[in-house]
Amino acid sequence: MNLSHDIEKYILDLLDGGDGNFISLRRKELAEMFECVPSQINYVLRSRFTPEQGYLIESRRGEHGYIKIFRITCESADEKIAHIHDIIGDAMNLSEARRLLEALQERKFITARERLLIEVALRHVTSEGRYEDEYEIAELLRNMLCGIMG
Amino acid sequence: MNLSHDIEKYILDLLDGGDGNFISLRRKELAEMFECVPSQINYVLRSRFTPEQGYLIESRRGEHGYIKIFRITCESADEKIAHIHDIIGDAMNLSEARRLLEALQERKFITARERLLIEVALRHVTSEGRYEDEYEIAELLRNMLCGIMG
DNA sequence: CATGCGTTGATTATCGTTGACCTATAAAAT
DNA sequence: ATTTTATAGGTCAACGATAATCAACGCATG
Repeated sequence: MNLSHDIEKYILDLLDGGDGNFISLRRKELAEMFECVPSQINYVLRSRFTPEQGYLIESRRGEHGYIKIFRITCESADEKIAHIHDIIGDAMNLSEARRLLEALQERKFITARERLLIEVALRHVTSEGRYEDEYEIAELLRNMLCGIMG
Repeated sequence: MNLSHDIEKYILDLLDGGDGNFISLRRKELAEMFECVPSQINYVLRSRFTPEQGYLIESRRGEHGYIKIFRITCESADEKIAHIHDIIGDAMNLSEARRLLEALQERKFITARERLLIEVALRHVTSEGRYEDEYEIAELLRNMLCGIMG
């Protein structure tokens, strides 16, 4: 399809083939392999391996520099993501959000601590003079849940 | 991997092997052991044995000089919360925040999923035209981390 | 023909290493 | 008691090797 797509596929294959839940890369080497500028790798990571999509990136510069890509979500289930989108919709108020979180914890999809983290984040974006924006609540909730439930 | 990494491992082994929560060393001896410049030791301490990574350094110059490295142990929830307050302070930028989360996961204060949830929340409050507010980042981090430690 | 994704490269920032120079402490000399 | 000396650790800047950022440009798609 295009370069970014190929690099994405290559990284996904590495993740699937590896024995752990992360891989380690040299940005420079990968760029040489795909005959592109190194910053192209950053673009792929920024657009396709975000926390919202279930990935965490760690990197170091200098000699022996590296980029590590962690896959947090075990099963890559598009249906699950679609399901979360369905449940949340594009707007949700705080009470609805809290009920959803309670239900998710009840069904063991999230832990008590994870539920607490999400509630704190929701409280943060709806406090301090900010009005309760049901679209923002839905977006944040979707991003957080999709990230860990994939 | 590299020299700094080897020195780090050596110090960690000493800490694990010792009977207390600290060790004492001579900078010069360690430098001789690793055949490097003494200031290399300072670099390792500055980059890998910081409070956010769970360590405190105490040293003395002159004859009978030494460097002591203390491992911060947070037994109770209250200690954890106080410690987190200390290392976050009242302002933090995004890179610092991410480094902190990496360290906290390494120290088993949070899980990978929890780290991801926090990263998503941080991205949310710093995106979409919002400027990066270091006070808001610190506040959100404190609220989320203290929330689940309590 | 505008919008947004993808591509590129110039510039900036960070990591690990090294060494020159600075400061503090204890013991010895006076 | 004060000064001197030896001995320890601290700070900082420079360097080479990476990686990150940012803005301009290309190109396809609606």
